[in-house]
Amino acid sequence: MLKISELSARTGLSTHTLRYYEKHGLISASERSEAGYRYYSDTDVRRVEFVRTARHIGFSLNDILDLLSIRLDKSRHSCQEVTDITEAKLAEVNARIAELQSMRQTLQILLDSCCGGPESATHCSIMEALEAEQEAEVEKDRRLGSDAR
Amino acid sequence: MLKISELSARTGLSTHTLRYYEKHGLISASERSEAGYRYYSDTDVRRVEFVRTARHIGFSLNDILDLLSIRLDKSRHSCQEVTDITEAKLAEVNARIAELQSMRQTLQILLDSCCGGPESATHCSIMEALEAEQEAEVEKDRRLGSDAR
DNA sequence: ATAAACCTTAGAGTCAGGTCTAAGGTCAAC
DNA sequence: GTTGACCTTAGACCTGACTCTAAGGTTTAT
Ligand SMILES: [Zn+2]
Ligand SMILES: [Zn+2]
Ligand SMILES: [Zn+2]
Ligand SMILES: [Zn+2]
Repeated sequence: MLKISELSARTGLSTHTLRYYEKHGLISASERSEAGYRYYSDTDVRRVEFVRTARHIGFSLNDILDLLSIRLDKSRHSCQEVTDITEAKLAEVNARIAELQSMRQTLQILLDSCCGGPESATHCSIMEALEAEQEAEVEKDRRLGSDAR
Repeated sequence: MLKISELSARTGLSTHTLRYYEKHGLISASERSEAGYRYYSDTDVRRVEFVRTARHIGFSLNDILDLLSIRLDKSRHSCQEVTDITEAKLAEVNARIAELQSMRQTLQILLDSCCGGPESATHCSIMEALEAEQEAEVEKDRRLGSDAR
């Protein structure tokens, strides 16, 4: 049986975070001392490590709640339920990557258009692009060949 | 001179957001009626549109504060200051993309390993990977050939 | 003159995932 | 038998960018 600070040392999660996870139903300590001290069994520890691993991969705490309820009784759940959660996460990640790649493209075009030199920004094409209505997007489309889409 | 709801209609930013931007020093109305109603001049409108365009590209409100102070007196600022901000943003975006791509890779490996079928999750390799200490990462490294890095 | 549609402010709430504090109780070692 | 390290709780605070509410004041059209 580990005390919370020992579990913290072992998992790398702060005691604050462990209590936070408990409050949100992700983990628990199977025993408490008379004074209320949390004591974690091996089973508790494995659950915490499951949460930490899932969190590290990028699952949200809500995703992890779903995964944990499957974990609690695997025989009553299917592989498909697991892949559904995983695929939903992958779709989120892909959507976010696409947004960021669009941002990157725009930023790169802006950088390519600016001299970046030490002289006055009165002629700066980045500033001009930000002034102009949707100009950056238009320029981006032109460069990428929007009609090839 | 536009009233706030007219500016809202024109820019697509809510009146709440416009007031929020004002409170944070991004924009302002150059006139107020006796009762305190905001009235926006063409110059004000262009500033709001600048903010909206920069926001749309992905700059944070703090980035935009910096860009606005350059915009206010371009002759006292250089192209380099502008590219510094833009490059910093690009670096942030690239870092975030790298994180997400790592997540994507892990999720894809998990999905590849699981049958995704309707039978019991007792044998589910995704669940196993989440149970096992760092196993997913190890598997990922193996597949990608970590020694080739 | 009155109703609808607008405007004002300060301040609270939202999301996620923590992070920290205050005020106090407990336990081990010396 | 007391120091110091640990533990407990409820609840406040943080980031960022909004979003909304309450309670009231103004404008415009009829
Ligand atoms: Zn230049
Ligand atoms: Zn420039
Ligand atoms: Zn299966
Ligand atoms: Zn499976």
